[in-house]
Amino acid sequence: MPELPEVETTRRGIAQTVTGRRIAAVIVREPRLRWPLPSDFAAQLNGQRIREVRRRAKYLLIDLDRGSLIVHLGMSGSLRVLPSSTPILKHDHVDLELESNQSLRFNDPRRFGSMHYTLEDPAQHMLLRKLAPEPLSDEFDADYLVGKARGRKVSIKQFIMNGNLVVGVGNIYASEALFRAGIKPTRAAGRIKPDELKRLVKGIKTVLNAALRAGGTTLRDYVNADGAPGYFRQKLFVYERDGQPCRNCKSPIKQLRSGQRSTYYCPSCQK
DNA sequence: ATGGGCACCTGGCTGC
DNA sequence: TGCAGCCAGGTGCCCA
Repeated sequence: MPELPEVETTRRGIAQTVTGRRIAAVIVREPRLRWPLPSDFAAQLNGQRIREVRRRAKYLLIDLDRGSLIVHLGMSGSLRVLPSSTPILKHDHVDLELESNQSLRFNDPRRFGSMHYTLEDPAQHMLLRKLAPEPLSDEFDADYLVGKARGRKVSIKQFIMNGNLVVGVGNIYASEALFRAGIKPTRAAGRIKPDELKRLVKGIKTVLNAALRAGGTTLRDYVNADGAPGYFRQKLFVYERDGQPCRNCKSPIKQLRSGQRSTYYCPSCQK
């Protein structure tokens, strides 16, 4: 589910209320996440204070007195801050009960999400160490992308969804960024001209920032830390708009399949 | 190294 | 109404 804007919106929402709080209890109802939680998971977190909530790519990093909790929301996960007395619903797999009588509650129907407790710098964790630059950083610019795209035969859409090249861009924002850049998603990455890649870098940054301002995109089940949806769906140009008129030229939006993922584009605006 | 395909899992929708 | 089939914001892993 969540791409960078949704994860960052979640980060901001929970940081506000959990920073500085102590974990009074950890309840694991379902340890079978993408990677099973170890039996001592709860004991390791218990009693620790939450120092900071950060984000790297689509991972939330919850820094504790000792070590950090690395959380991924997968396709259908959400993290909410609720009064501890809030009734448990299906798929509420983990609660971090805070001493403020609030709980940080992890819900994830598909269980593609994950949690890892680590004592090392999260950036050095196996899952994070090879991640590419953040798309909103200055390091991610046209020169960087031109260098990486050289000689690559993968489609430009799969290319920008590869976390070893740039992070945070998932299936929605890949299609949206390519629309903004006027690039057809199926073209080989290595054949895109430098000025087009420059537009793509700009398109990625612009769409992620715009989505962030709207609190992300809710298609089906994404909710932020307060349980509210994101409002960027109304502003999407192509994603899940197949058959509908392009907001720019009125041509019907088309859908195709690329790397087993649905892809949307305007056949007239994107070359 | 690169690219392609599969796997993990639940739930909602479509069409017979 | 029931049920099979397909699809869904991600990403690690295996194979050619």
